[in-house]
Amino acid sequence: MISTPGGTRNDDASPPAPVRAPNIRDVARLAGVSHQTVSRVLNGHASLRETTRQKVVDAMEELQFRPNRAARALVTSKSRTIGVLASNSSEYGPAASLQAIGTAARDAGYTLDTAYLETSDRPAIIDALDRLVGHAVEGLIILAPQSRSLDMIAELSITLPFVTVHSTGGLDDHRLSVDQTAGAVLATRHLLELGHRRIVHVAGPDGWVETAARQRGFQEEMTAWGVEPPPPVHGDWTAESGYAAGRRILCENDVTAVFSSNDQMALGVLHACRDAGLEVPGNLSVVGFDDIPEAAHYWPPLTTVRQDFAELGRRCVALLVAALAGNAPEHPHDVLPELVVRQSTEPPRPG
Amino acid sequence: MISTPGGTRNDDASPPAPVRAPNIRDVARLAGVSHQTVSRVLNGHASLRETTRQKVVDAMEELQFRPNRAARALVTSKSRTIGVLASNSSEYGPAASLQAIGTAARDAGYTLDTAYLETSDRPAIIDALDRLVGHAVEGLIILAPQSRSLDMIAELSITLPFVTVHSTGGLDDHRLSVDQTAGAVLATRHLLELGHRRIVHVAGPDGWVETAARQRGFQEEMTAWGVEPPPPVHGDWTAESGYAAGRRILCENDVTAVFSSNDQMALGVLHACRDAGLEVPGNLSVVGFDDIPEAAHYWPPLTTVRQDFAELGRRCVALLVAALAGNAPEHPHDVLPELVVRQSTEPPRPG
DNA sequence: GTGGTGAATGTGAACGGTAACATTGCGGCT
DNA sequence: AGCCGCAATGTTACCGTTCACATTCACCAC
Repeated sequence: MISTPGGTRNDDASPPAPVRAPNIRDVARLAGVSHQTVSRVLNGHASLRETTRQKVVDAMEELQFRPNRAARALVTSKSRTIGVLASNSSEYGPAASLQAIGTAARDAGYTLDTAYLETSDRPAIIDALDRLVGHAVEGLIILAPQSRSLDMIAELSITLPFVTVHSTGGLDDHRLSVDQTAGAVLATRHLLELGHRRIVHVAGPDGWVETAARQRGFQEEMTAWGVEPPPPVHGDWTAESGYAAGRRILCENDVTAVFSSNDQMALGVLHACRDAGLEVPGNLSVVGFDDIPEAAHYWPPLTTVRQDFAELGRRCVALLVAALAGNAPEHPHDVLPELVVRQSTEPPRPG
Repeated sequence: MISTPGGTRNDDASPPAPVRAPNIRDVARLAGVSHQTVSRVLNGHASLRETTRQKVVDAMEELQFRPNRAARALVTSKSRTIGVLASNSSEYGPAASLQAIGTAARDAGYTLDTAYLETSDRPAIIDALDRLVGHAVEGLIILAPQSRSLDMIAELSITLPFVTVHSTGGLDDHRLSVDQTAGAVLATRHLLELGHRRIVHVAGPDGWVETAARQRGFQEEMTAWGVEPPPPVHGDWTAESGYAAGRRILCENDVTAVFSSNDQMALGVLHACRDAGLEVPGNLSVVGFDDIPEAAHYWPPLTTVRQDFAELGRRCVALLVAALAGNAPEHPHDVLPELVVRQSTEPPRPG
């Protein structure tokens, strides 16, 4: 005896139903088509009768169907994910870039997988990169500006396309940035043009790409004007370290201007000046870097170099996405920094 | 004629080999076990002879095997991902929390999927939540402090476990925060104890949970001291808006103190004072909120209320992970804010 | 020895999509 | 009429992992 297919049906009193999310076959059944047709609708295939497409769309709507990313990722072996190696600072700049990257990535149909670097030592970087690779990201954006990160990428022989937000001014396909060196030149030239010669540079910590680039810009421009650049005083980007640097600098009483590698440290320098009873810009001119939103409200409002962090983030994504799509990466031109003159600089007092 | 199975072998000159990443069957073959045994090693199954385990581990090592997340997610229908709804501000607070969340999530074996809210209107929130749900996140952390976000969650009938970083002071299982109201009370009381009575509150924008909570704390404490609280002046968290608020406030010349809902706006108020030729704290006392790292270097160093953003982020993750593991969420106790007295406050001048 | 027990391991079938190839139907050309 | 070609759709296999269940084996009690 041959039983009819699908014998028992348990129409009523069915067991508690495991409530599975609908898949393309459920949609197909409801729409009266094959699951492949549903897949074609999903992927915008060309050869589809409009009536069919509509039936499928309606069925999707009715079932509240959502395609399963994991299944798609499994079969295509594409994660549609971009990995970001981020430094663990809560500074304005990185935060602004990160956010812009997140938004741009989303608009391009990518998801971000962000690894925050707790420390910037070797194992931490390796660990973070390893995790990102393990998550099968399709490309990398290096927001962590430690020069080491780049070395690690090379060392781990990571073959993924990647973009770094920071550059030394020399561009290659992988690097994109506000030209930090040019920005530093701008700031330094501004002070030189005002007549300052005894200028000290408060630099960021060693090992950061920005630190090196801005330092170089300072030194180059000083040298170009025939002024011997004094050794930089290093901080760690915080206002606190800028304050410490300021105290140290003010001991040498012939300094007339300071170029700080970021705005927060400049704020610390301003603070140190007040402690020492010095006026800015009367006794000392100060230039910052970044133009964070607060800089205009410091006392005095800070002359600084503006960076467009958001634009930078967006460009990174554009560059990487182009690379992922196999497009020849159009050689990115730098985002240009801009000097914003406020009230913390003026010509040095005679004498 | 029946050919022998696997006839042609193309030993040499084989086609370019699609270089597939090794999977558990490759590992199994090399280790001389079944793929299931490899899976068991991967998942730390108990019944495994140590020698077998070692063989498998060696094989994994040799092949540089990495388990495929998508395949695992597909079959387990667990993404091991936490969704974060973040506001699009580059402020210190959210950035610090976000980073702590990212680190804590990683330590707990979860990945973050962050949706940055470009605007805080309805469609944007719905869109962001929709995307996170579509990405099959297992739980949500709401870093976007708009009250609306919570309404949207309810409205979309999202059944995912979620935690919000912001609270109105009243705790439920979902909310965790520095007690903003208590912080505002602290700040207000400090001014009242110094003898101030004409105190204006510079509040954040409407629709933010923090705005409401801090405003309430201010009003409650003022009322408790028998002082009628004047209507708040609203800003948008930026120093610029604090500056505008300051100018407006200083028109009413009998105000002796300002409590600003965050440090950046307080900075703007300080700026407005200088423009008006007023001294802080001589003519006006100013209290901020957050204690961002720069606050100690403002002029004058700002009295403010400290929030531990990182701790907050960590707790969020702990709470959510516990919920995901099915553990009874231990009722979170609030992170307590702390008054940091610096030099921007003093008793009002007599008269 | 026979059967039971549990540890250690293997087998086959999912999971939800996409790719490759097969099939159908229809209009135009010869 | 017969055939071709293409648009529209269907069929089947496969991606890499886990799950449920089956099998093997050693050991022990009877």
